[in-house]
Amino acid sequence: MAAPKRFPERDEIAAVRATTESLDAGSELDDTRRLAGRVMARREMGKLVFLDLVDRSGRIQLMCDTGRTGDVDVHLGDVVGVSGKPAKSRRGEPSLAVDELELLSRNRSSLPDTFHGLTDVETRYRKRYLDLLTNEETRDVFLLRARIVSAVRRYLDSEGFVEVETPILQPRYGGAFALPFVTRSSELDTDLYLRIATELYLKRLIVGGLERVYEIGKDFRNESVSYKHQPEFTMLEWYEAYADYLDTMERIERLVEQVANEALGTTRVTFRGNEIELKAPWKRIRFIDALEKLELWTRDAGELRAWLEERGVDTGADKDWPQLVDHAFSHFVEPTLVQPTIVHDYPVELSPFARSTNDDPSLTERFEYFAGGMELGNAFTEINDAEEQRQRFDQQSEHVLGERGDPDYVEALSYGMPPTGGLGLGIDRLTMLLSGRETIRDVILFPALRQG
RNA sequence: GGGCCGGUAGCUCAGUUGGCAGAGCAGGGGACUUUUAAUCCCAAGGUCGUUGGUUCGAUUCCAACCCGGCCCA
Repeated sequence: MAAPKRFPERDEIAAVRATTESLDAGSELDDTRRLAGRVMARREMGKLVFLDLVDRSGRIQLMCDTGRTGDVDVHLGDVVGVSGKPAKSRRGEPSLAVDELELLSRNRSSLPDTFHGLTDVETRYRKRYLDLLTNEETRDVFLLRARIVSAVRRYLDSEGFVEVETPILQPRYGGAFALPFVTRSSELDTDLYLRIATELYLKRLIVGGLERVYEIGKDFRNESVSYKHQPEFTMLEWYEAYADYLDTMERIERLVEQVANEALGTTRVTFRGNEIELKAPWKRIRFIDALEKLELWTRDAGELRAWLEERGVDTGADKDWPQLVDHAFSHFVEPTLVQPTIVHDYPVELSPFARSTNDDPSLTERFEYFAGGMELGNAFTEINDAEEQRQRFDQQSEHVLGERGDPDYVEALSYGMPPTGGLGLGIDRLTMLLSGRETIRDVILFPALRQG
């Protein structure tokens, strides 16, 4: 007979488990409940069979008296639906005393070791379903990630932001420095790039009068893979008309604090062995001061290169001052930013989309924010003057990965964009921080790997 | 891209100073009505990452390559 196609009126295992709390060992409630899930352990005692049933909410023991249920033709890994009475075994284990057991789906493969779980890192990534099946911690991480993303949306929605979707396939890539993936549209007969950022499209929407917009989506960067980099990753970007980078600093502090509280129930997390307090306000430091403290601030490329080499840094790949100063910052400052820290007022050379500060045209109203020694995101008071934006594109370092400007974007700005504060937040890295997972591959369901 | 480490049964792992490849769990058969990684008995399960080389003989030694991890760039 074919297996049932549905199993209605199902309770969650955690809820049924809770109803057994007050029971004495060896007793049983007169209340029929229905559960479904996967059988993750089987202990057979002749005519009495114990199964462990797992669903998304938890685990419970099934007591199958074959006098009540008939033969228990169930293998490890089978998906079953049962009805029975909440009970406690003689040893006091919360259980369901099963009256009826239905096989919903047969497991035809051997389950990974249910005691150790699946531990082989490569297999965990390649066959994530087995990782989820056997490792409760893995399920917890991805359920947490889902709560994080929905808490981010809830915050922005409640603040009047509009969620939008902009192109992933773009005729020009921009909004960041990165090597893109290239693809081709046969119908349009044109090369297209997978976006490296949503920035330039979202700001067109600010020009269009949407005032507060955000997008949560995948960006693609054809670059190195590491514990904090994946070629495909999830980014939040928001743009807020009539706000500047100071407003944006306050907003990101509030967002992270609120998301942590809603998704995790606390703002204290442990990451790479450090206790981190995410509650607002965060530490703030100027970019220059951060480097000056380490005696690494200079505008002279030769001098900076010499200082870095003295400290054992290989600057061979750094072709000009912007690359050197970026190297200095990411090598010596970033790893020390364990508690949440806003670093602000970046040199104009590193910041093609940020407006200058009022008192120093060589600096911009830009900040990056860090926690756990890791950059979480980047934000600025957006350039809203078309002519200024055109000049910035022209001044951009010739060594930077990225296109030389975007005339269509400049044209959009020429129609006038309100003063705007914009921000990007790496959702994967935020999830790493809140889950305590130390590698980005552990918070991405199917991380990119070579073909096996 | 460089350095180090790893890849043996479906899973978790052992092992071979070069001589027919091992365990536990899972899967198959059987016993058992209160188990908790249940227990017990029986049978089965392998391209030892791949390709070459050395050797009478290679999973083991050597080389190249593939895949992964950690560190560095």
